[in-house]
Amino acid sequence: MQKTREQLQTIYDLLFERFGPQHWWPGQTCFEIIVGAILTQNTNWTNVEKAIVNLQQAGCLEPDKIHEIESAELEKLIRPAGYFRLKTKRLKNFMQWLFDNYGGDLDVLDQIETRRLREELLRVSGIGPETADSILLYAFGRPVFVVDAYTARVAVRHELIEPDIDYEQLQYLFEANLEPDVARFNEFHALLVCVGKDFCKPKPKCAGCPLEALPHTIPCEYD
DNA sequence: GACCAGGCACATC
DNA sequence: GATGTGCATGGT
Repeated sequence: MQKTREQLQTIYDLLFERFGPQHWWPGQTCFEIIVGAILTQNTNWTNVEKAIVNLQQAGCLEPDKIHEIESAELEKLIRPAGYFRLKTKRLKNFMQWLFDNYGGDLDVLDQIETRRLREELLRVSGIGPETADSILLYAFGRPVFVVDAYTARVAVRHELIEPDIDYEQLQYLFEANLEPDVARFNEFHALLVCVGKDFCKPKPKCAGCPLEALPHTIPCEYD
């Protein structure tokens, strides 16, 4: 266990040294972060940004606007983010839940205890573990570690976990070995996305990777 | 043209 | 319970 803590610390230090502070989440308001978390599912962030700009320009970046807008209109606005029919349903599902239970007021959500809020978010169709945890950490500042495909790749490649681990186990690896520090969780996840974008892809590119010197088992096609 | 992107729900075995 | 598939745009 002590070794795992040291490995995580080393990974964090190397990534921070290379990439610096990431200032996540790239969104202005709590609501914008929630919308972004849904729109970025399996989607490049640059595409999400286009959709968010469309929503801003249409004056739709507020819960009641998304709740009331026609689905066909919402589809047009978020089209650049891909899966636009699916994500329109997911945004509508979230708003339905928010208005049915909390009067559309995000400040009320902020009063809910973290574990219960997570369970409630997961009951909304279209919000899975990663989206729920992104909302908890980045929109509501709760000490929840967000894991994603990049996190899994880095952890597997550097022998922290077995390949067939599930989401909750991977999350536990980080939460059990790090202090529950919101700022640190924020930065660590963002840094893992950084190294994932540049190096820890399905076809890994390890040459020049800040983690290249650490033990890793997966062969790198471009080395 | 192929591959990839900050998942998730649902069908099928 | 594990595995496969649909969802869609845009950048490299």
